[in-house]
Amino acid sequence: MPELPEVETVVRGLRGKLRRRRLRRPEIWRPDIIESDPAEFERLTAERVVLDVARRGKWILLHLEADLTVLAHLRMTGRFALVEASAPRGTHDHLQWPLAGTRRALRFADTRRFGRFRLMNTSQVERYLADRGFGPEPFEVAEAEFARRLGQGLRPIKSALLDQRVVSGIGNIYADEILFAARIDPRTPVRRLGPRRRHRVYVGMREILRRAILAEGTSLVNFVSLEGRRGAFAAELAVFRRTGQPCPRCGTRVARVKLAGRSTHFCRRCQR
DNA sequence: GGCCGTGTTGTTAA
DNA sequence: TTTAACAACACGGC
Repeated sequence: MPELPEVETVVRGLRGKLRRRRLRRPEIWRPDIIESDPAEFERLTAERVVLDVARRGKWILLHLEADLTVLAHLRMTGRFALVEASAPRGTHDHLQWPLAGTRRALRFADTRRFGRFRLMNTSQVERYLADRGFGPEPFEVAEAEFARRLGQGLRPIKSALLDQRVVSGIGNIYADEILFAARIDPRTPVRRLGPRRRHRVYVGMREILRRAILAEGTSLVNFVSLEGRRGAFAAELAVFRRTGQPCPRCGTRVARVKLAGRSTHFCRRCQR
């Protein structure tokens, strides 16, 4: 569920609540969600001050003292909340850090348990991501670079947008919305996209993501911000999960197909 | 009760 | 090299 706009919403919430606060020793109820050594994770994050909270694609970065950074990925159903540290552990609560000087704790819950944590030196984060081919931020990449990174292959443009090595942060919802904004059929092989249509994808990407961040993301089933608010972008969706409903531009019924194993929504008339 | 689908990503196979 | 399939897991809906 959480893509770049939802993660950005969470990060902004966390930044306001955590910056300059000290984490107590974490209570790790499900060590298997920690990809680095859990014992070390527990020991090294204990009693550290949070310097800042940042985002890279869909990754959340908790920058701590002593050149330490916690990388957190929500995957599909992960969520953070600030709760009373003594509140009973829910079925899907997997870890928490009590906060020094308060009764509260930063708690992580995840029904499907796909979410992951990892601790590393702050100075190694960019290297770690780069080694995995992680692409640039949509708001930082230059247009020419973006157009080049889409490549010349046969794969559909939607698959390229979902590929975090092209740009980081786009998932199924925003890929569909971006291609509607760009008026391009999601099945179009990238090699058939010339400069004009690549330009439209670039503009659409920035426009949709900007508006979605402004709306604090999209909530269809799960997503809530740190304050428990649902994202308002659900009301602005043009095609996603609107199969059979009229296209906002021309009134044609929104079509749904399977692409790269994912539900894909588009207007057959507006998107070519 | 069983099957299908779900917004992510890493690994494996083709 | 590139891309498709699948697994990780839990739940709701039919």
